[in-house]
Amino acid sequence: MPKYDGSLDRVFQALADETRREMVARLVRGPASVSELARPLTMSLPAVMQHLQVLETCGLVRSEKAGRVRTCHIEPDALRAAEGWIVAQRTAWERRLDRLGDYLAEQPGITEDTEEGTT
Amino acid sequence: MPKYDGSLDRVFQALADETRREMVARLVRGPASVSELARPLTMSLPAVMQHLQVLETCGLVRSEKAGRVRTCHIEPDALRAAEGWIVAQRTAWERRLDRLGDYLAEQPGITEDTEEGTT
DNA sequence: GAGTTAGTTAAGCGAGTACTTGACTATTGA
DNA sequence: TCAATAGTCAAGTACTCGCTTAACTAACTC
Repeated sequence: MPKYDGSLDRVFQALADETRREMVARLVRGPASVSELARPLTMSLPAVMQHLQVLETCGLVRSEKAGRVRTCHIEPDALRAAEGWIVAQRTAWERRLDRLGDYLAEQPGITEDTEEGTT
Repeated sequence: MPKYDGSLDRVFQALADETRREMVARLVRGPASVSELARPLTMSLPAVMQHLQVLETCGLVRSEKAGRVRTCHIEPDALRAAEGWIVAQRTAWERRLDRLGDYLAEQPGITEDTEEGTT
């Protein structure tokens, strides 16, 4: 049982929190310890730890402990997975728009978004 | 630091649910009525309505009612906002990797990921 | 070896989610 | 006009989230 999960559910859920987005925005500029991550945040250390745990569980962040300090890095693959899903949807939508445009161009006098509707 | 407004919270939160992702994946291929959206799903209609409401609140979906049927469309801007945030992070990370690569190339004999650490 | 620093664990709490069922309102078509 | 269709509203429930405080452990520092 690996600690990360990588499911899109969890990745998006992780990104749905401003604090956690700030944490990844910080880690994207380089590794940081837990207290470095906590410093700009207005909450208790245990709260930060919990956010960190969410980020680790979904695979966005990895960390290891050396001595008494735990150093955290981002793990860009999880980010790419989320990006990939969104891009797939957006491009599907754009392709459809193109097809619709082509179709309308062939139909003189039509301006409205006349839709099909799959039933 | 919170450069992007709070609606990113809502968009990511909306995408953090498989059912809702299926709904946007369906709408990306063209408009659909509420019951069309509900048909492949294994839950009650009111539940689907609640998901739809989440999608509308965060701006991912728009809908209007004609007669007794409500037709839903995706609204790609919200999708692009989420994509934009992720892309910004990923590219920041890649830029940093490049700089690190350049730096290491100038330091003969270094192979390890020797980090700074913003203490 | 005493105190400080860095992190961890556990319990608890209020708010929010993801559903459900049941009752109800329009619209449409025979 | 009446029944079926399409959607809506309200309330209830079980579960999860984001946070807190308090108590604790494991390095380092002096």
